Amino acid sequence: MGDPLRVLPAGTSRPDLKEPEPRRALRGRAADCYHPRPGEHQEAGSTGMRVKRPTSFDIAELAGVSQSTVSRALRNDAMVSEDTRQRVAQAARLLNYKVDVNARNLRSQKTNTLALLLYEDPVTSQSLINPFFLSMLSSITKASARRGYDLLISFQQSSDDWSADYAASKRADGLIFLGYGDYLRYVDKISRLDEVSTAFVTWGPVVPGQPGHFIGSDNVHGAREGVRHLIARGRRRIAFLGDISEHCPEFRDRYRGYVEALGEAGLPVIEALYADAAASEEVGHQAILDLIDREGPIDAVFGACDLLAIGAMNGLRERSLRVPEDVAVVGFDDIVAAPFTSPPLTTIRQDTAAAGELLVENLLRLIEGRPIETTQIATSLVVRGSCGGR
Amino acid sequence: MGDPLRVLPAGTSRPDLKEPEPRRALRGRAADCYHPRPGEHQEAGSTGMRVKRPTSFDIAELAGVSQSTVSRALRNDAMVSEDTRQRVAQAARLLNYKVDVNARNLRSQKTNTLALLLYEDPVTSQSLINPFFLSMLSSITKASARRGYDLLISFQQSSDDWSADYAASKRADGLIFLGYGDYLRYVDKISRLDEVSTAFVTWGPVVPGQPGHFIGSDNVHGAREGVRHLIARGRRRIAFLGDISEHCPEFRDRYRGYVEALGEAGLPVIEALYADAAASEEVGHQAILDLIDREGPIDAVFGACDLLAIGAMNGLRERSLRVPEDVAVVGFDDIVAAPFTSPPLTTIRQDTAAAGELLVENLLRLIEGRPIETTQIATSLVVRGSCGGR
DNA sequence: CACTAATGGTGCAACGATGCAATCCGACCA
DNA sequence: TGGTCGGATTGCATCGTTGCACCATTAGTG
Repeated sequence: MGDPLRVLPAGTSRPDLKEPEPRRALRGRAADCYHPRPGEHQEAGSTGMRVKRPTSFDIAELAGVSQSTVSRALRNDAMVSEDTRQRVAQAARLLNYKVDVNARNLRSQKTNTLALLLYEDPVTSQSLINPFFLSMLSSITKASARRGYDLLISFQQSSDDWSADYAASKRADGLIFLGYGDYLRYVDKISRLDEVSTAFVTWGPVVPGQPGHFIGSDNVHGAREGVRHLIARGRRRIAFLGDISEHCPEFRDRYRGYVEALGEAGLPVIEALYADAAASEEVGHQAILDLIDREGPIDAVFGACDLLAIGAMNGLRERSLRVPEDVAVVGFDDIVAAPFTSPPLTTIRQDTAAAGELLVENLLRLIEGRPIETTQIATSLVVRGSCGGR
Repeated sequence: MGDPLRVLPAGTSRPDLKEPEPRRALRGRAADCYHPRPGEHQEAGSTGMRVKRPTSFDIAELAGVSQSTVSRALRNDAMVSEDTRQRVAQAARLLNYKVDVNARNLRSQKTNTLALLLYEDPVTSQSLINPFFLSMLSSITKASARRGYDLLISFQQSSDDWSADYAASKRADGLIFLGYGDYLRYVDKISRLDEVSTAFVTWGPVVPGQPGHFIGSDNVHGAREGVRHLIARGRRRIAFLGDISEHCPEFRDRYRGYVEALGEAGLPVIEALYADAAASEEVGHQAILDLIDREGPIDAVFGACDLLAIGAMNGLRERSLRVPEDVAVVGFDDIVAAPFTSPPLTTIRQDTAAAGELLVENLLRLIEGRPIETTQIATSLVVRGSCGGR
């Protein structure tokens, strides 16, 4: 292999020999890039003949540099002169070159992808009925896009068990868990995840004694503020709608806020004014009917989420109770529809944009080994018509 | 580095050296699988020391077969004896082996991933305000999961231009376009896509003269049925709410259905009863107020989507008009909230489950080069309270 | 003027699977 | 007994990048 070099006379001819196909020896295929290779299957898919995609070799050849340099130039690595970078960029544009992410991922052991795992409500088997999650989904998508990460989305059926596989098979660099529903099973999976030492974050309140990084709104504070507002407007018999079982720790925290606000004001917590209710309009509707029929008049409702509050408003209307004159209503979330109910819904707003941002930010911190700083999102009271003015 | 070999006497010791680790020569790393390699960075991420993942080599060694056989066994390829398959499966389980999808994708030139591209409303810069799309998203996710495909999701900002890159960089095998909004720009992108010969499907009515595979509901038929229903209930002055510009060909088709139904019944199409309205509750609300104030009494509203119909109902209530006694209302979509409005909304149901299924099915057909058969989803009238009973 | 240092670039070996040609091994048949 | 047939398996090249060790050139320094 060293032979030709040794045989040649010292001077002129060496550069000549190399000139015509300097890089061919490397892999012996740089040249046949624009027409399909002879032996290969020339057509694939429905579209008939498909031209071979250019690789970094082709760019290298066209730009007159080595393939490694192409790689570094396109990734804006250091150690490439501006001139070369330009030439490479232009060659890439010319051939319409796009890196093969699979090759890149394989080599770099990084996917630049996050996986969003959405838990499905085991009862309704509907996921994301709650528009709140839609907001979250949207903001998470944007947050990860902004950081140059792709987002894989997966609705987890409660039966399957492959949440960890996304990371294990190197499909994603990190995982985001999102969803109400079967919280316990979900926590169970998370703990298994931890064994695999996979980066992940979870939307929801901290579950004590569980591993993992929880990020959520300040539910206690938010609910307290909402109930305070009702009390300040003179309401005394305030119903609470929402499932506060262990399945739904967020609602549980909101109930704590409700209790605290009552306590502050020296009002009793009347057990009977609590109604267990899963997060849906329908359930809220029914729950408030039952509660009224059972317990008699109330003058306010605090819904653990907007859907429940909206359902309650519909139920109240059915009993010819006026909102807010007879019964004031406050919700939680500030879903997109909240301003458009009639009357418009007063609610505790969760800042989904900030939440998505923080989930992604913290996940990336975990991935990169940087420390996490914030884990809580502030809520804010949004006063509209349903709570009895201003 | 070669030194030790050269120093050895010729005879006995060399074969000895080779025997104990027959596969080591192949890549020289099968053995050091369970502890991190000496020179390598032993910790990554926040979790500290990370153990090297097992590869198919390790499985091969443990199962006593070749690496190729492992691959075939795990993919349930033919030509593997049941016995070997078992051994391999067990070895894989034992080492907690997971294929590296990047390696697989690179080699097989297939990603087993679909990309869902959602268009963002350029006006509100909110995506997916409409719960209808949420339903679609959910069903698409499920449909692709059912077929073993992952789903990459991306909200396309109207400014960027990289829709095609998902396929071009081999991130996804096919593309699904979904979204209202900037339909024209979107079609423009699609045509560019076609040049790249990428498999893709689009949710929406066929745009004549445009390439691509459009899949959608039978909007004309659905709307016609809805309006017929109103006419059959004695309504005559029926308003139409919805933007029928070229941006929104779906609404345009629904308007056609509206016109046809009126025509069938010998009723005039009163231009003034049409109100241009983008798909949102707020807009529907305002539009109906304007229309009533301008044109006087009407006895029915056909909303081009449920959000518009719901907005209209709220507006009517504001003017103290009763639904359905004074004004009957029919929507289009059957979003999750439709049964819970008051009164419950009569609407034309789009079968999102079937739609998601068909989008994915047809996309896979394109990818695999099989012919497409169906492209339309049937709609159905769902009668509830808002249209004046049964 | 030999000497580092810094800069820009090259060449090769991974990364971890899959596809294909080659081989091996009974069994079956003449 | 030799031939051949087909199922099961092996070996190796390959996919298109990136990381790393190394080289060449120029500038700066004692």
